[in-house]
Amino acid sequence: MSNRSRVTIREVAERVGVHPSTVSRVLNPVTRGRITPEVVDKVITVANELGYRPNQAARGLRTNRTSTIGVLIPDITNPLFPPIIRGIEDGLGANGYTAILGNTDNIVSREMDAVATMRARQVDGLILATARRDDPLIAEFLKDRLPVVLVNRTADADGVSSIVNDDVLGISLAVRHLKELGHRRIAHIAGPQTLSTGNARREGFLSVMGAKELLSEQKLVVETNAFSEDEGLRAAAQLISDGQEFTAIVAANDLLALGAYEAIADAGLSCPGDISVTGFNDMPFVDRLSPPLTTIRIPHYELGREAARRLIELIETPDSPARATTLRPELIVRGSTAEV
Amino acid sequence: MSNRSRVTIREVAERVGVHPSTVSRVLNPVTRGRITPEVVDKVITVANELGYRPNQAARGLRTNRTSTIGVLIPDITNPLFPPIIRGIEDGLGANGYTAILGNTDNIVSREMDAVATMRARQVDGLILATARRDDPLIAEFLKDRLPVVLVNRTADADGVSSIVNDDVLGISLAVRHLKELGHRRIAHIAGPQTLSTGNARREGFLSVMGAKELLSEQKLVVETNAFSEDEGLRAAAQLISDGQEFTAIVAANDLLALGAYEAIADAGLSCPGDISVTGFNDMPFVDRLSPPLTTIRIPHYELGREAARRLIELIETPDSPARATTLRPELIVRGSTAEV
DNA sequence: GTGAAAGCGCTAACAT
DNA sequence: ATGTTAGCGCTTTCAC
Repeated sequence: MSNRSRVTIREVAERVGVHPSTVSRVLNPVTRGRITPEVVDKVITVANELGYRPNQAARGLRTNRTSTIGVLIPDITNPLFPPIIRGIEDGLGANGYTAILGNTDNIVSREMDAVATMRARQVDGLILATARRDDPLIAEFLKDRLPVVLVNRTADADGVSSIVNDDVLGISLAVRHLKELGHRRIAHIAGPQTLSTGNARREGFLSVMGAKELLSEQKLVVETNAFSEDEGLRAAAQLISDGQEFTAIVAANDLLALGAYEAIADAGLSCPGDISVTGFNDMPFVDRLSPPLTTIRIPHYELGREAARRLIELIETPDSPARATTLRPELIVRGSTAEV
Repeated sequence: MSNRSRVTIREVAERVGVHPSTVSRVLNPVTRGRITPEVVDKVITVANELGYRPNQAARGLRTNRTSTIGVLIPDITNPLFPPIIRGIEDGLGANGYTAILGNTDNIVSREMDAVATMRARQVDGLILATARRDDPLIAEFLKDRLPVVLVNRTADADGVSSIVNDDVLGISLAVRHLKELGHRRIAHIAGPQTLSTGNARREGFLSVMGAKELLSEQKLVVETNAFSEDEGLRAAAQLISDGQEFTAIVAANDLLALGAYEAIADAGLSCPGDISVTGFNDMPFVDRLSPPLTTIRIPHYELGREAARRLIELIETPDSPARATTLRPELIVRGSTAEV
């Protein structure tokens, strides 16, 4: 037995000459008021002297609350997620909560494992950045009355709170920008339709392009099955080799746009000279590419922080209603878009 | 009281008709052998039926081990750290451990807070990616016999285990590459000397440049006080405006190199035409810059995974000796270096 | 091979 | 305003 965290509430009590529960009351801000100021002082002094540190595990066992929440993300090395996580941690930390993270790689079995671990650790709630539109986990959490907030991606199910970017607005910002530059035939590299982001951006694209153009544009929408550079390359290459006429590509995210850059170069064309390209996310360093990428900036940090706040609200006010919140994205014009 | 994790070992025991301790023994792989196979089967069946989930907090209270470890990093949004964290989590997860993260922003008070939180949560050990060379926390942990492993950065103190990149080798790889290209007057943008990475890379640079050249080169080493783009810009601008003759810059990391890119452009010079530049880290997307950055690749993921393994070893074999491990970096030649 | 009993450190009735 | 008591869910001696 090492001496880390050896000193308990009882030892403090003995040293001060009071009962352990008195010490407990002093240490809890809510109950501190009921104790004589001098006793409060003495307890605090002695606790500090002894290096007392409350044992969260013991407290959690008693109170049935751990102040720990679980966060499921696809992969922390995807540059999209660090700012979201940072936002979550800052939002939680300010309220005494701590996060445990699980990387799922979008693999269902890993997701199950991560959830099992988190529930064994008695998390008070969960934040999911991994939601698929038809995610089965969500129903399970709702049934068990385990507080959940979805972040970044939402799901089709209702009754669940979510904090996401306004994808439709974001796409319309990109399309309107291109239209102002004179573009008329605009292609879309759509993300996976199983994810709310991929789906909403595609729907947004179709809707903002307008009914008149819609029919003629349908060949100009290519779906991908992952938000990856490879898939962007494949989709853009297909668009080009199809012989479709278009002067711009709205990609459903930055990685897809990067793939489009490659396809354009491979075809001996230039961006933005021949084809303008827009991305989505404003990942780090896309301002340093050549050409610098015109894209839609999502307030990732704020997304995370809001998700944390919402979850805490849900935990501390169990019957607060589910709400779907969208945050406003912003158009960032750089060098990958030009006049026709 | 919600019904999450309501089912306890006692309920399982009652349903099966055995004593709770029997259920506990079945559920613990080590003691399972002492129980009759049929009883084992029945207990497992009923536990699954009831959706039993062991309560880690209760177990931890009893065993004085939480299988949780704390990870201190400067800032998760710095692209250096996600792969390290991912390596840590993968290394821990394979052994039933879970990480809690703390972002310190290199601010001492935040570091203290994070450590306090983690210790209150009874972490079994700590991984620090935040170590300064003279870090005072390390002595504290050693005194308390709390297992610690340093990752990425090490400290001057001994008696502490660390997993770091071989900085001296990395720098010598960069310098030798430049020498092979014919460069003789090579400048160094050094990182903060309070960090082992900044210090070791600077020492490595001076040593590999050789005694003969050393004297004449001293004006060619500029120190910075942060591994940031701004500091890189400032240092490179100073080098250029000083009127020093040099044909190449070895930057102590990629962000400093990015700053150097800017300074070179600001001065109306070109990279690699007038000045070759090397970085350190091989961050995501530095292959997409113009010019693509020649840099030293650090096996970040492996650093993290090794750190996790080492920590578990330390936790499970308390008297295992401290070891300092270095992993080999690799030169990645791209377009920012050219013949003189 | 299994049951009984105690206790990890804390909090929350309930008492005074 | 403070002490008493019990117990959160689990593991671990100690019996038998």
